[in-house]
Amino acid sequence: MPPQTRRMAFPNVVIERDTDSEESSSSSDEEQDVEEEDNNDDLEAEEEEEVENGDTVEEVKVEVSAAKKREKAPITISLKKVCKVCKRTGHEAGFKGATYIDCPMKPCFLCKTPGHTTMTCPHRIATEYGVIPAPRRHTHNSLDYVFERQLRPNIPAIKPAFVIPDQVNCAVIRYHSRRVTCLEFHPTRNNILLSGDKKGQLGVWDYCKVHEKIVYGNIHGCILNNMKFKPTNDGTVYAASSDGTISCTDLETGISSSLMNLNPNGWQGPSSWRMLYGLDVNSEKGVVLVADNFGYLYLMDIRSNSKVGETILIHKKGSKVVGLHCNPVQPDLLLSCGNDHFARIWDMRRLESGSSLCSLAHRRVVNSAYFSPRSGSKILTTSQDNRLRVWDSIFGNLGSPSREIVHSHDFNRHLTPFRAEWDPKDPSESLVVIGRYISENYNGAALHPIDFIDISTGKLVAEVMDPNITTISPVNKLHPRDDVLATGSSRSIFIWNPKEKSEIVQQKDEKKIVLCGKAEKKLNKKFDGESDDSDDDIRKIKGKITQSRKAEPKSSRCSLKGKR
DNA sequence: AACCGATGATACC
DNA sequence: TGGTATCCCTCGGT
Repeated sequence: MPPQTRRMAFPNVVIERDTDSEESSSSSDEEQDVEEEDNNDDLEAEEEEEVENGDTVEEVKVEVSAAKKREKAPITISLKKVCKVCKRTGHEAGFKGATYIDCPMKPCFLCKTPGHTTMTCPHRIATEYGVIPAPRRHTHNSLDYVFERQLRPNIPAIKPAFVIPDQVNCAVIRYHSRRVTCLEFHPTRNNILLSGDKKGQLGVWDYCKVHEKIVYGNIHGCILNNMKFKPTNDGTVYAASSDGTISCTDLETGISSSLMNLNPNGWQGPSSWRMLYGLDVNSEKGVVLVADNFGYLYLMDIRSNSKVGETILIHKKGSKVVGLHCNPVQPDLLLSCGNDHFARIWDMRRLESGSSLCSLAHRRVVNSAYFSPRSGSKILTTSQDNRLRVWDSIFGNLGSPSREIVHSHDFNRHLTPFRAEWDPKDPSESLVVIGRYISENYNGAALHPIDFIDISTGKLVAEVMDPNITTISPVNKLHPRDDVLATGSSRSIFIWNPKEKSEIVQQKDEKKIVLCGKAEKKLNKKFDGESDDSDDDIRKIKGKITQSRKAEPKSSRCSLKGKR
């Protein structure tokens, strides 16, 4: 039966929109509605669905009058504004301009505690509030003291001033065709940045010669999860991918060989397809370590490209091992983390299932776990429970973290998981960078800053943002020697310098923003005839980008006492 | 401007 | 233990 015929026979429908004045007692109405809907016949139910499809923001309620049994009786439909999160009336969640209003019925989006929203969250207002102080327990044994004495001289007592790269110096907009998943600075060539993406492509970019950028597309079939340079040849990089292979790529030629393929028989269904996530290189032992989505660790010999030892279950069977990190000082120590909510410390000399030296419990998935870059004696983890965890000494009591720092870095399946990264230049091993999930209203623009946190206190040292970065920046890396921050935000890559330095660079050749692929074509089309938009005419293009934005803060900012 | 879709962790059965 | 509904400040496309 065609719908028109049905509608013809249907009683008159009166649509009633509620005004801004909200009815406070809607619960009794709702109950009534439900009862009545239950009594409705099929036709009425279908009609309701049709109207709902036409407007998803406003919930449709069908109120049938007492005389509804007669087919031609009038029906009143009221379109009441409901919260898109909890579907209740009386409030609305979502953006009001550039400010996001949380649903009050849900736990706080930042700290996950019920009873308040992000707006009133104590962790947002006082940035140190979420820090749980380190319990001062003394459970060292004599061996610990020996180790600690060896390591302690590396850590100066006085913290130097932090240098924050807070100005975008250059960028490639839409560098990748899918979102960026990882970044890696070249270990010796200062201006070379490597980037991996969700498609499995590998970018090589000389950000001082902004236009010298390459994307190698034939290395992996899907997500490039982690990469690391070969210690004996810094023109070569290893990468672990969800296609189940480890690649070894020459950066000059892009020629890649496969060290390992966990899916030699191709796709046999999701229950058997193995993906590689965690990857690190242990140069002392000459092995590449990788871990898969079923909880297993694999070791490959660098020289022979052959597998070393047995495959070892290091996390809960069937769970993803997302991170591996070798201790920079003690080559025998390995740190792993994964979806079983644990980070684990292992002794490389005795790698067996269940033989971890320590299991660090988390409340949610652990996105990353890193030893500190200089002494290797601290541990920093990023967990999906919106908390950074710090263990001040691996030789101390590891039963509970020294500090938990509440920070917005929620999991979202459409985003690369956030990972807090150490500043390798900070001798005090306390400066850490991590992107922020929740936005802040900056002069009418909702921007997601990148946070610098002092993990020894939990303080937010700086939040940096740029009006050209409107997307969340989950991937960040600090340069091993220079005061440079690299950011992967969606498909774009940004290079930041400290303000003073940026200005010197920019005086010479202005801020360089390069557009790639469709972004470039689109912009050229939009402003066709105005100029030829050659690659060198970056300033004009940049101007056009900012012109085409609705709301725009005046310049990129770095505030020292922002909210988190 | 309003959809659409991709597709990860998790709670619950 | 496995299948599925739900989560719901994404992003880029049409």
